[in-house]
Amino acid sequence: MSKIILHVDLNAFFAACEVLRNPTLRGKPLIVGGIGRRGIVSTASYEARKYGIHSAMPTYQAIRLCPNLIIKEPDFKLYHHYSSLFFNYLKDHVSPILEVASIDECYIDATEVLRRNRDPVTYIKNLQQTLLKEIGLACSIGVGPTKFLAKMASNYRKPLGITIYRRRELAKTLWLLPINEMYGIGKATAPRLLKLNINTIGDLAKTEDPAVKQLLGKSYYTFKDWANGRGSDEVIVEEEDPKSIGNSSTFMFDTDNYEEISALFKELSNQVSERAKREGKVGSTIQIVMRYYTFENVNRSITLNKPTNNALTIFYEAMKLFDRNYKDEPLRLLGVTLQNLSDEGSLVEQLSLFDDFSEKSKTEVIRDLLNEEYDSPPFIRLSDLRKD
DNA sequence: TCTGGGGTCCTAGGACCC
DNA sequence: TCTGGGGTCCTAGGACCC
Repeated sequence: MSKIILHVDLNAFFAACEVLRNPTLRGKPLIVGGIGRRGIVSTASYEARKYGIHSAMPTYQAIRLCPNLIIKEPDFKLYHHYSSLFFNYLKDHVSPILEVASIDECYIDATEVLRRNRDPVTYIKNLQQTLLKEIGLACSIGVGPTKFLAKMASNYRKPLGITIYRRRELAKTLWLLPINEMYGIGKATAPRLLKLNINTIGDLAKTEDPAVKQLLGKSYYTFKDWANGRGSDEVIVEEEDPKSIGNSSTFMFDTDNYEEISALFKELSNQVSERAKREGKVGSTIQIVMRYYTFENVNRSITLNKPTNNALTIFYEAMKLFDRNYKDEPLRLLGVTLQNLSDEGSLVEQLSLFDDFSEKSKTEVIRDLLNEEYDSPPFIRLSDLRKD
């Protein structure tokens, strides 16, 4: 028996939150995004979209399109607040079988509610209207037998759309869409599929071309399943447990200045450390990313013997990675990420080493543990970290 | 004045172990 | 009489999504 999955997607969410905080913004062209010279649009209100403004567009371009554009810098505390209200409302009023997909979208297994409802479409329309009235947020709702179909359906009509994708109707609905609109197919893969004569989702659903299989690798089967209505229908209720914690920042102007670069690494390391501590996480791998002025990205990482969330340890390792790998060219962006996360509490378990049959004395074990950790690293002078 | 910042997942090669 | 075949971990790069 098929399930009934809903995908609920908030429309222009960040902009909508700004309007809720300040109702005088309603009906005006508004964006949430960076204000600096390298800022980009994160979310545009529907009024701003009429000017041709869209997300990922440089802010200065948006202003050129609409000189009286209102610009707000992102406030994630505000967005998380409304996001929680939204999820909790759905858990309480539709079903607790809810999977958070991102800050502004989720899947719900609504099989039960809708099966015993005589008029499911009206139920969903009412849900949409109630969310708008009670919380003040507009959403699009997609309905389908799998998560993929529900996701594609919610995307079909915005804002305030309701779309249903039924398996038996795919040939005259989903399959007609261009291949670049398929979830999981981005700007690198779409052109390559077009070259192989895969122009629509239907083409992909039906193809047996080995060249397509070669191009998509393991994902070939996943995508074909999705397109044929055979994808996953498991809505996974779980606490979000981050797999990595990272911060990155773009310089106002590209730079090769060592003081500027190390100062940013220091700041990023502090941010990562603070977030990891707040989440109660430690990580054993420290990764840096260097984006050069050419947009070339270089990642370097190191795995330590012992996980950490100590700011100085992260900074020290980040600088070592940088020194070993930097080619003396202007940088655009730097990033620091902590990976291979585990719970901070599990650090304590390492003390159970004492209970084991170690031939080392306790003092030796303790000494080794201390040596592996940089919790009191050597004092670092910038000059010590320089290559020459 | 082109192009943010937060992530996840996949691939592929090499080291290392048995 | 050239050098098997796994499994796992680490590292680097890239695609994709919101």
